[in-house]
Amino acid sequence: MSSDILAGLNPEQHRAVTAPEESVLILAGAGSGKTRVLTTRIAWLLQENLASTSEILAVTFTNKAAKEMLARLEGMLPYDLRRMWVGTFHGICNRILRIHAADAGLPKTFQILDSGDQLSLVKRIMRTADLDLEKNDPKLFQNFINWSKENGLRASQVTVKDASTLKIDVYRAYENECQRQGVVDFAELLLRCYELLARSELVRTHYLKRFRHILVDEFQDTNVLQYKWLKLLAGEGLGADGGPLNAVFAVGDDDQSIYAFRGANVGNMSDFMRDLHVKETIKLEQNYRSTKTVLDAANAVIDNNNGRLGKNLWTAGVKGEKIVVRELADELAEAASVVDEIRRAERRIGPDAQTRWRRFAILYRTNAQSRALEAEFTARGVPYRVYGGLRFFERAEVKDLLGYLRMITNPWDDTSFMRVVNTPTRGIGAKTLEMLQQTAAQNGQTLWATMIQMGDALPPKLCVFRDLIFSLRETAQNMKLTDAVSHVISASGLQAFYEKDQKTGQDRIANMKEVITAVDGWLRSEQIPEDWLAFSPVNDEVPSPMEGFLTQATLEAGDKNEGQNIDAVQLMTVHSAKGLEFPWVFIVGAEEGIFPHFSATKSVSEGGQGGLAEERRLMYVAITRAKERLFFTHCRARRMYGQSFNNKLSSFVKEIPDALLKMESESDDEDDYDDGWGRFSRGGRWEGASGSKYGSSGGWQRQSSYGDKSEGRSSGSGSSSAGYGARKSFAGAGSSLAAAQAKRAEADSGYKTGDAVLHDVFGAGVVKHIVGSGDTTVLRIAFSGSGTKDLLFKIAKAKLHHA
DNA sequence: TTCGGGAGAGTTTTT
DNA sequence: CTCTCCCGAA
Repeated sequence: MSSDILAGLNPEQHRAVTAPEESVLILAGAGSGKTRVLTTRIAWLLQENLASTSEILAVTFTNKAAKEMLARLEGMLPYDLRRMWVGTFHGICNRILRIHAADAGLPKTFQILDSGDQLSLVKRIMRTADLDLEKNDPKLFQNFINWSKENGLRASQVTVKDASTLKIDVYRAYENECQRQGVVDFAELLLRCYELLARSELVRTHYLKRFRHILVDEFQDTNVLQYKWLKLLAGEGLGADGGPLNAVFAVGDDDQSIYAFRGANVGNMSDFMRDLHVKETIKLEQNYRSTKTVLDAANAVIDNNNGRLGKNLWTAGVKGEKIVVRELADELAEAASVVDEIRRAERRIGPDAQTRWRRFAILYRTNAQSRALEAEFTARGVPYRVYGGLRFFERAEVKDLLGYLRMITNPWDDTSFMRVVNTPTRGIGAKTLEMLQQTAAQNGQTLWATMIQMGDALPPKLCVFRDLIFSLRETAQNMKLTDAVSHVISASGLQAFYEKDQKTGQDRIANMKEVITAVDGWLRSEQIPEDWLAFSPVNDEVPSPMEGFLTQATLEAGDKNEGQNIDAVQLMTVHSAKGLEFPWVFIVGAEEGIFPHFSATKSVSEGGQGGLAEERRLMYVAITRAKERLFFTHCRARRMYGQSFNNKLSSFVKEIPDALLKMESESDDEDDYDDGWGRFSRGGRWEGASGSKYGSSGGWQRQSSYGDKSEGRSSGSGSSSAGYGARKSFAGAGSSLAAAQAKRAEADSGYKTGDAVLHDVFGAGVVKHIVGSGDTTVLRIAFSGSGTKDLLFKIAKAKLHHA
């Protein structure tokens, strides 16, 4: 019976999965089957009847990880898993707080502030207190508040030693204000839940009895508060021999701790062993992902860190090819060389439809580095996808809509009030609002409450707003939620407001409509936990779908994984690459000052443990993403912030044994290769197929500016930002051929070099170059007002006209 | 209310 | 170099 789920596990994995029902620490190296062990452990507990589904709590950091775990379990077991709690720390805490809102001192309609909302609230409080926001950076105050909460400290508990009295005062005012408005920030979810469990024996006992098995993923990323919360749920000291009552199965890798900068405390791993009486730690050291060469490199680098728990990855796999370290002239040549390498490899591998481009990943230390790469990918017609950026529920128009929905649920939420009171514009200016805010501050009331109390004294324009909210509330109450949202989109005036916007209006309205789809999805999946019914038998106490949806929108903020399946080269920061793997990995900017980042190398006092060790772990994460091939690139000169830097090769690369490396610099690069797209020459310069079109003189890539992103990328409602550059279809070199191709491109587009044009967005301009053909024609246009841009004709044509 | 200029900053990121 | 933020003018 259990044999099938245990089949194929190596001895250590088997030992971890079938460990006794006590607290264990699993040290799981990169690519050692961590997620598999975690899910199989749960499956095993259920199959062996050691636990029922309701006795299991599985905690992760990201929604993605939670979803993956649940999906895998559903594939493994024929059980109904609805009684099992699988979620993020924040999601689980939210769930508990919703069930016990009254006990936790929260209104049942409490709303969650995201980081942006939190910052605006902090700013508003600081302005009310007449603080100079120039001298006092609100972001620092926000960080201080979050730092305090993540360390379990209320304003009353922070000592002057930790912060200025000013900061503590603002923190206190912020606490009061959140309480008055019935809103909580992310850190508050955890702190409030922790305090609830600590204070209320009734609540604590319920969950202590319930969750006999707690499983934690990425344990090395837990902060102080999360760890305290876990210990409380584990029933630290309540079990036999002073051990915990419940069993905590913690999986982590100290070498992959890369979030100390946001409060993660690796020390939790050793504290855990002591506090929860862990008898043994199980190390998963067999790597199933990378070649021996890649693994040896990773081990060599991480070996330079002190105070590791100790672990050495090994593989039974092949040795694999050497790691290429390539020196380039500058970041443009770097981008060109990467794209070039990818094109050649892609050609060798052949057009395997599914993973033709997806097998390649480019990892960088900072987001700014994606620029040159994106320009090159666009110009070369290679499909790519950049991770990161705005998520769906963070878009302005979506937040506007959510603001109205939140006003319906909880009108005392000042942040939402301020967001929508004059969006769309209804003539409520700064002066009116200042008056309202002042009155509110004097009376210690929320804006909404103040407005209601003012009655006839309320300025007429605010009356309009007040009545609008009242009417929306009333109408929404008698409607299905999806209809209510639809109604709000039009009745709020948002639709009309955005319809006036020529450029982005239609996209924005489409995004708002997409919210209706999201609500529909939510209604289908929503379920009320049985704990809710146990504690709140009164029907009235059950959460409204609206609250549930708004909560989910804030906690999940939209799926960044959307579009993950498109076949495109993946561009992302090393941080976002954690947990992923790719056949081919390029680590660009392997330079001293970039990776390791200069800010990590300077001060040791700031990060506590010294920033360099974390940078090294970051490099360890980067290297271990590669399955087959790994490339480092570095530049002799790199332009950043408008200056040129001459960085040395990253010291981390120097920590890799020479035997594993193949060093290449452009002067070594004897045999030029030409794939028909141009060549990578001794000079390190990219020389275009024609020798002039994309030559170093043209600066084709350099000119491709930010503005063309919106043109070049699909602008769907999702958060994925896929880019398909011009896919040129011609091959071969030679200037006469190139000239012929240029002609053909001109014929395809109906424009020719020198034409004066008018673009709906960028205004007047002159066509400078045309390349490609058919769907893949790219026009370079010098706009008089917006600079020079490279536009994919297929997309730009709707907005482009002859002048 | 919106636009434009000027100043300042400029790792990494989930919830 | 570019983006963001804030302030002042139309």
